[in-house]
Amino acid sequence: MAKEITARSENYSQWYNDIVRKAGLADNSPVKGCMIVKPHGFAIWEKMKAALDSDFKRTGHVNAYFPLFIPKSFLSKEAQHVEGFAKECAVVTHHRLMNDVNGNGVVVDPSAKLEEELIVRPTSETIIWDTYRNWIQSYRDLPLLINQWANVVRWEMRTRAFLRTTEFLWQEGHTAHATREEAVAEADLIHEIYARFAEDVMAMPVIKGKKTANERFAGAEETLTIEALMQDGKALQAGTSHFLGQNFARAFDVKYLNDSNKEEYVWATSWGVSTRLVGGLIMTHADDDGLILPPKLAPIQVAIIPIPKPNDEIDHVASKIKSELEELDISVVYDSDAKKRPGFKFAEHEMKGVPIRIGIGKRDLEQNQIEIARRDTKEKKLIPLDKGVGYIQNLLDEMQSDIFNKARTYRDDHITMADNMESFKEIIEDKGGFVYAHWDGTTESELKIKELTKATIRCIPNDMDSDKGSCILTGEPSSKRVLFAKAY
RNA sequence: CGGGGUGUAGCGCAGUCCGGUUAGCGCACCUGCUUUGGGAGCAGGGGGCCGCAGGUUCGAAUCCUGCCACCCCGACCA
Repeated sequence: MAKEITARSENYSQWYNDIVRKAGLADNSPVKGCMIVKPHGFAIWEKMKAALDSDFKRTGHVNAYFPLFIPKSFLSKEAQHVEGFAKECAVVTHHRLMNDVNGNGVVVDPSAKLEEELIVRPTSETIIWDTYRNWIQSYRDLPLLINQWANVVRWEMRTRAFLRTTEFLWQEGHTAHATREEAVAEADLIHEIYARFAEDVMAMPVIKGKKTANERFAGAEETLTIEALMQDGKALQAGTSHFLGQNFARAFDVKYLNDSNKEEYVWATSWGVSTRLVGGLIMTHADDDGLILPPKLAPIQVAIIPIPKPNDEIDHVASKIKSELEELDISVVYDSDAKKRPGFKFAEHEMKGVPIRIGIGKRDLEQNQIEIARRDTKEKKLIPLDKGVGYIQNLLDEMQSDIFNKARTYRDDHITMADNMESFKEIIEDKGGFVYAHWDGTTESELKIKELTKATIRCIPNDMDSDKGSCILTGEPSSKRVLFAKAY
């Protein structure tokens, strides 16, 4: 089984689904578009959560939890917000079932209709700002820096495991500040945390920038984004941080008294990353043999495999290595299942993306050595027994940066400049990837380019030098290139 | 909602055009023996409302009618 993972050139989406299934990350759920996250997939998400959560806490944020259900009327309080989400909301209309009088099983009890329908949260700004009204009275209550780990539901038309599921897990931060400057700084801070997390932990290179007005979060004044490039040449929006201005404070009437006893609206941010990152991880690193996990996110970093099967001597050596590695906070599994053959275990751990495999066999032990194989390059080395632990410790660090560098090289090789519509179109269609091009700054041009090429403006990059040119569509002057790509 | 496609065992599929014993293959599963340094071999075994409902026929997975479901490509989107 499992040998038939298809080449990704043929059909990327099929290849992706194969990896998800064969690496044991997720299953389809009986409800279309939802996803059953399997233990391995969830363990990766938990590693992500732990890393992000410690960053949030380090920067003064605390966790809380707000309700899954939002009264329908809340959604309509911020005009742009409702427009952005209304089309994809699950709505609860009743609270009771009953047996059908005609014996057709269970039906909705019409007498249990809710007076006001409830929305299953697509995001929590509304219910949180409704709450903040009561929590915030004075400048002494600010800043309020709250995050929640939660599930949300967006009834998308087309779904894809991890990348776009009907229900997904995420964290959403919602902060309130006394001044515009403070809120802007908060949005920047989180933007930076996301970018560092993506690059240092996920080994996924990203481009930081601002969204255009058209791509901005519903209700935001500014949306900051990190954009990653997947192996099929499409971009993935990996995390966004929004400066909300005073929009939600006004909509939910959240005011505070400043230190001169004057009433003012508070300034807000919101920000989130989701299980979509697991999809990004797959599409950044996986190869035809399965998942490749950066060591920092691998639930199991080292798998020890007895060859051909466990015996007293191998058990002894394995458990010694295991405990030495565990003392260094390296997670290890000794795969001592005697019913499976070594070749099967090799393939299985490779599919799951375990970074390092140790093979221990009689032949090795006679020469006082072990075989150490790395998942990313498939390279195998025989290492003296007493050097194994140190070697592995170094190798994990080396792999973390090698995996990042490989992804970055791929990304950089797929960044192209385009100076006119013709070459822009050609690059987007043939080569894919990121394309830097001039744009006149209008939503009309942005939409027209999308219509013509399917490419969207991923962001207005932060670290792009000004470079005078003219819009590839209209020829109007432009002072800076923006980042285009086809996107997930 | 438009355009294409597919429904046969847990998964992947053949068989359907041209109707004919008991519906087949690979993987997975169970039992036994032999194996074990890259997804073991052999033997035996279990598992099917052939998507659903009608119809044609001596006989339907196969032909006809209707329905349903799912997948892919668009519109939508983290």
